[in-house]
Amino acid sequence: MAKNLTTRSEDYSKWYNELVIKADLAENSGVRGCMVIKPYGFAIWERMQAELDRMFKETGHQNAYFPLFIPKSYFSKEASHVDGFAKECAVVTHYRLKNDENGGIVVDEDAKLEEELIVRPTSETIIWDTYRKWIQSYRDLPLLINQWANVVRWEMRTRLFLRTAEFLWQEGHTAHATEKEALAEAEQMINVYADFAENFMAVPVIKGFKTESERFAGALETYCIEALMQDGKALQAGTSHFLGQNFAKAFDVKFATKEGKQEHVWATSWGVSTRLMGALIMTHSDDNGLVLPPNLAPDQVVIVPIYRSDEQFEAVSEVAKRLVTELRSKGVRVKFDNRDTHKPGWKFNEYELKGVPVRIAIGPKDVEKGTVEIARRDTLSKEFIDMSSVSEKVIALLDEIQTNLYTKASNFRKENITSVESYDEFKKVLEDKGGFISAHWDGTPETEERIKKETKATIRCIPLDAVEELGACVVTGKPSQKRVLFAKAY
RNA sequence: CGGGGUGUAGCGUAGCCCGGUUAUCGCGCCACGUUUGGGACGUGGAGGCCGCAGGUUCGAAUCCUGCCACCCCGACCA
Repeated sequence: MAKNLTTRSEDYSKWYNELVIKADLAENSGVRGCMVIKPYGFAIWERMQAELDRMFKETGHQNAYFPLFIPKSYFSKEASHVDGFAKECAVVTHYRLKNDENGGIVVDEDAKLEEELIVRPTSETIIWDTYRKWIQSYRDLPLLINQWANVVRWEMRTRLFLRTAEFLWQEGHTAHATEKEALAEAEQMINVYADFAENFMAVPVIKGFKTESERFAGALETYCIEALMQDGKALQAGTSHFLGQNFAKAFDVKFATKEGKQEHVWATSWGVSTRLMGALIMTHSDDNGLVLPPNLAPDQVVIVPIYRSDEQFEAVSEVAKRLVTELRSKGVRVKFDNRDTHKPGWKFNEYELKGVPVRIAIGPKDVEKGTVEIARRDTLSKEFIDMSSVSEKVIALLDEIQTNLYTKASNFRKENITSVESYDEFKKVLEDKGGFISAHWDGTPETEERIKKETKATIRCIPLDAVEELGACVVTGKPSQKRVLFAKAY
């Protein structure tokens, strides 16, 4: 069989890029650092959106939409926030073009904006400016809003899905009457993300806190979920921030309490992006292409007809269509690929490359014997089963594949979390094995920075479930209460 | 923004060092025929501002200069 991709061991970056492009997910657009998401890739993103949106609504949130452009002055209100984003903002300075003497198009210098507009790198500022108008009383709280949007960050180096100049995401922004409630919200949302990652994407994640230096600009606490990719590098898959009263104070958002006092509200923000697509790809895919977990796959099952004559096609189609109806009635997303422009072998390869979890082939022999051939993407195994038990089998199989993918990824991660007791061991494991390194750290930004400089590894998180354990920092030997997770990261 | 690399048909490429007919090959595309249970085969065909702009030369894909884009490694970051 013709190989679809470079093998992962040859060059992981190249393999990833080829996979994204060949599986028809996305491509470089030719516009600086921006990608085109192709229909198939977008269908997967839409599945993510649908499930996340449902989960947000189940936890009491509503969707809204705020402007793409943010006046520059809004940015000067929260100092640490602007420090975090100033270096990577696209700025709109003019509003008109004109023809020049040579018939070309130039920016009309007369059409300069009085105040520049920033293309949002995130929406905290404009949303908090709006919240000031929306919030007056404790009766207006909590305000639980999510926005699905695109944002732009002028990154130096970009990579399909993982770091593009423009990306799609959702950003939740909530306002609460009390600190406790806001903290609970931030924690709730990191749990929602973890639930989504593990149960829909079949991507095991570690929930934790970011260290001060890795925290979101303007946040008092950043919760995150960290996943481990097949090349041993970590990927931050989602974050949820407790913002304290920083934004409320910067944008003067106050409410009247029951007692009639004026107080600043407490805030959170949380987001996941198209980066999740990168996590999905790098967690499950193999050298035959993408592998999609059934809960997320736009098509869970594809039916490929096999035939020579028109009569055979008719006979096979009839069986296939009945099966489609039956599976759909049971909530299975199924596609019957009746194109006569491609041959079965070609289709088999295409759906393998695209990661469709279950493939059913029906040919004349099957029609005769009352069977179908059923193949699963995760193990690449095939079997013939009786027509009468197909839908039952498919439903069980989808469940099994979902579980299998999670288990596989989870075992891989388990094998790649290494506890180390010394800095030498730390460096050796990082070099030879990669993955997460669980180690004691003295809690200082200086040590964190030193490790980053010397090894390229960063503290991915302080796990929420870290056990209290007295130890000594691997670098300085100073006392430490618990282990943190280090890794090289995307 | 620093260091390295690459730009030749939709994709992948040969040719470049050492300038010289009509720019090589594979995949894909189109037509016809035979095929169709793991990317079919045959025959014929279409498709190129050789990244862009200058320069050197009788002559440039090839040499020189500038620019642009992309990739990899840093710094920055979801």
